[in-house]
Amino acid sequence: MAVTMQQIADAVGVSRGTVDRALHNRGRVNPEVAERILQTARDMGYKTNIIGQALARTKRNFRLGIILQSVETPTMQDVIRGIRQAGEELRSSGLELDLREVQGLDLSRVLEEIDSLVREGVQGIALSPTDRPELVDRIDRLYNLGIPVVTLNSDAPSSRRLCFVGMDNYRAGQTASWLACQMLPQGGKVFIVAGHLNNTAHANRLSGFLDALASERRDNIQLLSFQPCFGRDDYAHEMTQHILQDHPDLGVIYVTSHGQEGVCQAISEAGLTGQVRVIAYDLNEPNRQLLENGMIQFVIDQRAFEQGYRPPFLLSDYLLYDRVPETRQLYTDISIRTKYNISN
Amino acid sequence: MAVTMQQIADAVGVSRGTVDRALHNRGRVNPEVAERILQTARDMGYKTNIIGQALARTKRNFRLGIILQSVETPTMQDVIRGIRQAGEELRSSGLELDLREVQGLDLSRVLEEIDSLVREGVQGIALSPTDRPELVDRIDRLYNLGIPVVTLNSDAPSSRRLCFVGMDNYRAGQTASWLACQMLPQGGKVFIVAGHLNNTAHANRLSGFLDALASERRDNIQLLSFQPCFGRDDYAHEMTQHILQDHPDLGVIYVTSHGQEGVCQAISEAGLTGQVRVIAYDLNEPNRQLLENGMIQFVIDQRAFEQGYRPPFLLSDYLLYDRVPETRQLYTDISIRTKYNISN
DNA sequence: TTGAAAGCGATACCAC
DNA sequence: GTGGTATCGCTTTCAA
Repeated sequence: MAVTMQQIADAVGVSRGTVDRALHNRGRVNPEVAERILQTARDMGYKTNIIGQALARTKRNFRLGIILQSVETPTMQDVIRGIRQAGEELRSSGLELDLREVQGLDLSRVLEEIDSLVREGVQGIALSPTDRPELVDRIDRLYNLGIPVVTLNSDAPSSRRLCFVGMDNYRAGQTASWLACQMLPQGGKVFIVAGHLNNTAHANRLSGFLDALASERRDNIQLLSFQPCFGRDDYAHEMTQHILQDHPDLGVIYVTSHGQEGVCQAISEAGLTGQVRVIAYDLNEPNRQLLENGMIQFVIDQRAFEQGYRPPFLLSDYLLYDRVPETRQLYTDISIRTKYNISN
Repeated sequence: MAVTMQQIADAVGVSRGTVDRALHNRGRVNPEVAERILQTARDMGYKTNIIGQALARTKRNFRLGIILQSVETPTMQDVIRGIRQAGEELRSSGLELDLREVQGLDLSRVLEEIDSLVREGVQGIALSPTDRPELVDRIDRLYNLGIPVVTLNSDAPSSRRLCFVGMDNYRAGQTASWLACQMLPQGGKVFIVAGHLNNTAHANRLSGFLDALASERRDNIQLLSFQPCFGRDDYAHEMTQHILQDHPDLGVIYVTSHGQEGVCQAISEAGLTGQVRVIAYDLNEPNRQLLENGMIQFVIDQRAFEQGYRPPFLLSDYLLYDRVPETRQLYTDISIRTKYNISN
């Protein structure tokens, strides 16, 4: 059996209480005694028993608030599943989660929910923000109140958030670029269907793609001019129809956010399935189908479940055990899915 | 706060001991009372507090044995890291891990270590087996002794093991095939560098590849005749040299196990880097380098760390909480790595 | 068949 | 500064 605090106490000839205070330097202990305790703890190879610690700390009772935007999207539904899972697992530790779901992007709703959660006395908040000054301000105010904030899925990097959990969209874009390059050994034409241009995530997926293409020096790959489709399948459909008319020899279409269903439909209608190949984002149900049917060749997934699952744990680690995340951005895996490795 | 056994006891008017026995049907409780307890537990929404449970169960003390073969390989080193990590985390639960490292494949050593562990009284064993009758027999004998066995990395499917943690090599082969197909839109030549033909894992990576190629009906892809390289880089090097002489227009080389360093060297010497592209297995240090240098285009990783990390938890769940894994094979993620998404 | 009580390991409060 | 003790939720043993 592992070493306990009691054993250290016995060895040094003090009480557990003193050992506890020394080990966690809570003060109120004679420096010499503390030194002796620390030394014997090291000698005996003491490591805190996290289960005992966890149990003792359930006495403190915590409430965490979570605010999600765009909950109507499949991705956010996966995030929610992750949150619920975390909620169940953390209930044992005396944590309670309060989830607020916001349809679409709605800054004022988010601000309201923050205030509401604070009024109800939550000790930590996780949210999917937009990087707007008002929200950044509010996060900083929460920081001053001693309420840690974790951003998820999207970030507010200029704020005093504890950390961010989500995809490194720039690297995801680079990865997509690599896939496109590998798909076009003899070169060819690439069409990009962009999302909202003012959305940071989509913009990063785009610039990562372009930068990697440039640094791979693939000048036999031709980029066709592109417009954003604003995540709308009907726009994407129409854009693709036109592009296919002008360029029936198109090689790859890169969809930086939504719109892949419209794209695939247009390809299918033109009888070019498998010929014109598609790289898209997020392994959700519709995309699973499109992968299996051979309409999409690669999906880059951002691990939405994990984006919901981790933040509550980060907050509880911070609040219960004073543990700060190692990095201020915890990037989820950039996971490449094909029809043959769909499941995780 | 969540409902506790004490609260149920108070509500029903019995003691916690009785509630405990009823909830976990340990017997020795009046059926009617038991029924009443179960009912109120449901009504009050009781869920067992795993922390309390875990703490109470640390009184029982368990030892688990782990036997790994081919520990000299980078993959197994990752497995070992996973095991050590699990060991640290489980020490709190009163679990102790006893790791036995075997160089190369050595059936008799494995059998010896099993016996040695049993003599020393371990309650569960994890091992990387070869599917040989003697070992299968031994695993079945352990089963009869009530000692659960988890296989990892490689499997012994015909044995009475509790479950297997590792890659679905057939699907990994299919995935590799898909990558090769996507890399050769106009068709081209594929050369396969196989490992040991009598190794199930390698054989499955091969047949998955061939089957997927067939089912994708890519008859413009030509498979060159191949020999095994037995995981030796010098053989792989020579084979590749010859193939490149005969087929300078070679498109893709698929390396089913080791040998990729020899392959890459030959490609590099022929000045065909990036021209002749490589799909290989396992994200270890050498392969990371080769990815970054553009010598290998895709690595399919089997999550070796996880293969070490999970089995001790599976055994402890089984022994401490009577939880049986949902499936008899827990396949690790088939993870596709490129130079741009190397880190997990 | 049931209850009471002693742990598991750590924390925190209250006396001294 | 320090020790004693109640407590967290559950398991397990021992009497009754």
